Amino acid sequence: MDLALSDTDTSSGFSARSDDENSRSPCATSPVMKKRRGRADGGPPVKRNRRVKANDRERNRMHSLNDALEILREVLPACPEETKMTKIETLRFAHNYIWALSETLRNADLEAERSFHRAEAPINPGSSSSEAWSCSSSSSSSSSSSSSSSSPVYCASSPGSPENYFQPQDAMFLRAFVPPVY
DNA sequence: TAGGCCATCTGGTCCT
DNA sequence: AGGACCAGATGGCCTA
Repeated sequence: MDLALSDTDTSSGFSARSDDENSRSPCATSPVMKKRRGRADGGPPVKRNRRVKANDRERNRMHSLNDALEILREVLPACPEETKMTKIETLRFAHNYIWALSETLRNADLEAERSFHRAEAPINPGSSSSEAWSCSSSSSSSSSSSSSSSSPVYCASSPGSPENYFQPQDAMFLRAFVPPVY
């Protein structure tokens, strides 16, 4: 009835997912039970029992967080033989990847619109309006506004100029974005 | 050996 | 009351 929450077993609680986590964490030959702090006796049994259950939940919570991170890693473009990204790297990379993709979309839209206007007004090619449009659009698309407007403030420094990131499928290149973001 | 990364434990706080 | 979330502490493993 007590789920065998004896002191040892408890926090060792072992928990669902020993398999996955074992392979993942270098220091987990036996899943949990790595360290224990606090009172040696664990305090009053009732309290101790609650603590043990809370530990178990916390462990599972962190495991699910790690699972989500792992799924994120799989979605991100990275070479399989490459060393596994750390947690912080994964998050930063994901952030920059999303940013790069949205920029790519944005530029594609701009380009489509531009070609649409070009096709629409071939009759008076020298019209100032069309030139003004193309000029403004191209300038706004390529440089300052694009990078600064859509990218989050803390990202502004990282991804570099938009002209550079145009190969979102290039894992190595995108990975170069990783370090500087905050 | 120092530093980075990680898993776990723990107590506090907030929410249901 | 109990669960979820969080941040600090601790210690193990790995690499430069």
